[in-house]
Amino acid sequence: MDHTQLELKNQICFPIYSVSRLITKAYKPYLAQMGVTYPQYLVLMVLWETDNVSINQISERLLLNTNTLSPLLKRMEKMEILTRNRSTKDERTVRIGLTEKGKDLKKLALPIPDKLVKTLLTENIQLTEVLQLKEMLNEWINILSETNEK
Amino acid sequence: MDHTQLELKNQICFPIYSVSRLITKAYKPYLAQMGVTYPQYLVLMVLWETDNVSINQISERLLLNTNTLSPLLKRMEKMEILTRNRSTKDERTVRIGLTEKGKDLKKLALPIPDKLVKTLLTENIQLTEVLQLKEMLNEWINILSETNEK
DNA sequence: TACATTTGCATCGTGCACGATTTAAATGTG
DNA sequence: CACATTTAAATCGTGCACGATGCAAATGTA
Repeated sequence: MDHTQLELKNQICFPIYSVSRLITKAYKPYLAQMGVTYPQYLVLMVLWETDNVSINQISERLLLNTNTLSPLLKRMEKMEILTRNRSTKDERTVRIGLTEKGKDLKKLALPIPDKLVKTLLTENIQLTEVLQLKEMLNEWINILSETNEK
Repeated sequence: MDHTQLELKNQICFPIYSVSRLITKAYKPYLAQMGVTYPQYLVLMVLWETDNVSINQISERLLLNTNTLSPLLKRMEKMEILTRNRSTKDERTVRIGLTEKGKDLKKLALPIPDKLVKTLLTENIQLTEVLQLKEMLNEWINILSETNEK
């Protein structure tokens, strides 16, 4: 029986898993200046686009469950990056809003994407290829977030 | 100033991060039959290729630090998938070897890659594209694992 | 041989991820 | 209105990841 597909070098999932971790690590020095982690940075990107959203809305955009986000948002509240307020209309929902500090962090974040892209683009990897990769990954997100639904 | 690069949809790192998590989730039902997690499955793939290796060697192949692997391997030892033995030649190194149970798990693993690939290949995503993606990711692994070194 | 340095692994603390369960508010239905 | 169902978050337990630190064995060097 053929076992080559079980070899690490023939896997597609392992490189994705490794690159994901390595990218998070590459972000670390930049994010450390802002005092946030990579998942917290993702939350900030959501809020910089649309402030005052429910936890559910953040959950949908980042594909993270509320049991991941709840404690994460509490930590960010403690850091005075954002506020958590029960909605008066619907007492079940919690609205997340940026503080001034949270809004100001955007200035520090602005140069980050460029720096990361500079690291990832080489003479062997062109921007067009990266954009194509993004397309593929987004399609996979659609496929996988459907198949993962119960 | 241009803020579009901070929008989530323009990020390349976020799709990688999401797809990595979603793939791990997609593996879960298959790996559950083997009683292992995705990182444990990666360790098994290393050992199925080369049995009786040091923790360092596993660390190098999976790009995972020993402080991640040590407790993980202890859990796998408790599950009687592998054994941990201090080398007599060099008392510092711990050699990891598969038990019969660990070797047998390979039979259960053989059909898994095919199933995952079937999920990921659609009319919009061809195998050649996936292979190209893998090339790019492997290049990034080289770049990032260097830049991450101190 | 003394002693500094390196190496391989373990331990500790923090922060995700996520399945499972719980709680309370909102909504649907007879 | 009574009551079942749904929904939004929170809580709990387990397992990664990883920076920092610790430690003992091995190695290098005077």
